[in-house]
Amino acid sequence: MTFQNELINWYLVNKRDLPWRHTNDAYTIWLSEVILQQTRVEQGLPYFNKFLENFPTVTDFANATEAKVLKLWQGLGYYSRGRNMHATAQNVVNNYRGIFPNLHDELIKLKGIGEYTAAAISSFSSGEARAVVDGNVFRVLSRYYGIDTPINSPAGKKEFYALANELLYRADPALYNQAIMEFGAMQCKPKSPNCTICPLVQSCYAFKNDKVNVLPVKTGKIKQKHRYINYFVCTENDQVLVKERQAGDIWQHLYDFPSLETKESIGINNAGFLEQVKAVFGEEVEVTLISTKKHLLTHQIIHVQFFALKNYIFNFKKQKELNWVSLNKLDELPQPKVIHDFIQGYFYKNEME
DNA sequence: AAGCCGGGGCG
DNA sequence: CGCCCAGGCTT
Repeated sequence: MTFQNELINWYLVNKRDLPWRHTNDAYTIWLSEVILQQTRVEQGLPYFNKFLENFPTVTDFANATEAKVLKLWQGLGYYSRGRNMHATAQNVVNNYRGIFPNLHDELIKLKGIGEYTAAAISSFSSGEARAVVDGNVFRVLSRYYGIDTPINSPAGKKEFYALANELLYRADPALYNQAIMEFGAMQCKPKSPNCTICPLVQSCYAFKNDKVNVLPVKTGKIKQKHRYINYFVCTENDQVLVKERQAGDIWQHLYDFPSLETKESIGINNAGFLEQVKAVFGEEVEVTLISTKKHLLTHQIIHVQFFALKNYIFNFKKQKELNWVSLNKLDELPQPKVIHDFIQGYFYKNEME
């Protein structure tokens, strides 16, 4: 039996029942595909349901505020996906009569849709013959055919795309694309795949040559940078001072608090730090540490400290991104997870118990 | 070509 | 702790 038929047969027996597999609506598939970028199915599934419920059509999506979109996206990470989706929804309403494109060459023009997502939406929605190449496909092809070209190099991308399109089962591209991705996710897993029950084991290069654990090859390693962000929680009656994060850094357009970033770990008894705090909040300011947290991102290790302030003064006019928000509206704002967790524990502790 | 962008799960 | 996840955008 062919490689393609083995995969499809395996898929028909072992596939999970996932909601986006019951439709060929391009908008719905777009929702699922963008949510699932760099995201596990189990993590993305509740977000897919939430978005479809809040935005049944692309017009509903386009008419929402960006803050609403980011609030629904909160906790999922890579927030530019949400902002790009919002822009694309408005683009589709304005320039495509609200009809979501389902052909590769149109899809690839849209913000937030790259080669993978254009192939996925077009094949699943219109049946167009475009091979998907995601992390699963890289892994399956690399192991089965023994390809050690780094998957994160341009040469690797080219090579794997060429092979994937050559292998594409043209009688049913959508079925084959689903099959190879599901096979990668469930059977040919990154860690400890169960090769003894694999239908392709007899012809698998990696298994034959004991290279399952070294394929696929990926070059370079991510350098993580340490950052030390000190947040100041200013409250006034039932109001709290929040800050909208701007472009050029993490968590763009999400909300946190006014802060001072330092080069290294400091405490409030650090003279230089206290000096900086007084420069911003006045000589009379009283600072007390509330809590500390280490927050991990792909490229950054963020050491976060939360401080409560009393007797502070502040020049608001210099900081247009700052706003007072009442506590009962605070949870409507999109927040990074580390901020959301802090707020839940600090302001809404009683409601949690 | 390399860097940047989150958060979670698993060995 | 390191790696990976239905990647894409910017420089």
